[in-house]
Amino acid sequence: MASAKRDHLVETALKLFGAHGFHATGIDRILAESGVAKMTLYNHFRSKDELILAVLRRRDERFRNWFMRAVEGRAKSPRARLTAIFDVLETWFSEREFHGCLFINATAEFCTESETIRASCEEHKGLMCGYLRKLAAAAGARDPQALAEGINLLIEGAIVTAQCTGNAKPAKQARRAAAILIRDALTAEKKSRRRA
Amino acid sequence: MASAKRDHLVETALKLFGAHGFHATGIDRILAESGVAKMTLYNHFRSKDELILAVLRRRDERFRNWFMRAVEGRAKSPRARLTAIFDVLETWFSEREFHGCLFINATAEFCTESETIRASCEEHKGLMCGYLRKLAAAAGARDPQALAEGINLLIEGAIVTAQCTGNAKPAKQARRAAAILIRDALTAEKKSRRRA
DNA sequence: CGATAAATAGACCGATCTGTCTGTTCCGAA
DNA sequence: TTCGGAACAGACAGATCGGTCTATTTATCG
Repeated sequence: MASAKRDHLVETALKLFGAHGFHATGIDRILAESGVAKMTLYNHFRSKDELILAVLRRRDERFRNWFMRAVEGRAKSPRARLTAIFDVLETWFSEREFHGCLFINATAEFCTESETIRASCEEHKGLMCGYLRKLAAAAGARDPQALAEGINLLIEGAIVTAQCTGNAKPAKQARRAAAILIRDALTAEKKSRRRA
Repeated sequence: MASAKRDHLVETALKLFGAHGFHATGIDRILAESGVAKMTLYNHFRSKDELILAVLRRRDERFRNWFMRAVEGRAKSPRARLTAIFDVLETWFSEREFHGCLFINATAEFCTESETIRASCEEHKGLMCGYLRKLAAAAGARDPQALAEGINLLIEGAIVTAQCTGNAKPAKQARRAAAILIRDALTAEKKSRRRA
């Protein structure tokens, strides 16, 4: 099932889809780059769309794994980990091969066209947000869900802004904003929020 | 110069590029939908890329205009306007024809391929952020630049999350987070931020 | 060794892509 | 009324798209 050829195809497609987009990357280019025969591809995948789904599945698994390990390697306490998230983002944005979030890009290209691809993107985002909620709860946030949602929006915003401007500064901007949200969510006064 | 045919082409392309993406929308489809002859298109635009640039220019102008008017129509004080931003976003996300931010989508498809298109997207984002900075300064924020950046990230994050999940809730999430940032930025204590 | 499955190269298909070209029609202004 | 520019329809070019098919080679394993 997990053929080496299949693996290599997914890996090559992952790189090319990320760098050039999905529609702009033809099957022939993936085959040329990977050195695999066309029939081998269509033996493993029914269509280009199915290859795309396999790529998204692999990316989801790998990215979440890398991200959580990186965050947890940088800080021990849940609260420190919440801000470490943005240091991890900064190193991601600084990679030479950074091309934004593959799921955001896929959503941009397929939101109307392919329901299954859109659902795959939504699932990835949901899993990421779930991790944030876990961290927020462990940190003792007053409203873990709300804090996770706020941090999630900052993350997504930082990703697209970094992609658009081509530099890693949005990670620092997001960290600063996140610090304010975190401090607010962790203040001892559990009663209803102060009106300003 | 501003031919009616040219106008109609840009308008039709704007609609189709937004709904289906740039690569996925062929020239022929734009021509069929607009009822314009091919030679008329290539009389007004050198290439598809040039049409895309014209579409982005029009979208930038129209969107910023609509956005600022909507914000300023909803609230009078600069501070109230900062939060009204997210009510405006919510109505945008709720439109039946909402397909995310055209510039984010263009970045996803052309970031590597076309430097001019990427620059056009960066310019739009810069102008939007400039408007936020103006509002933040007028509201008396301690650090208008920082507040504008934070709000900007929340906006971008809300846009992509709304597009991905297909509902308008991220606008409410972003408003809640923004309220915390705004309150923090407007607190009287001007001295260095409290450690928690 | 021999059998079987997997991978190979590459021709081929019809559709579609961007962009060019021709020849005709329309319409407004001199 | 005549003239000129703009828009028209649509054929056409050359490339590329996703996908199919055949015939051959390679590798694995009893």
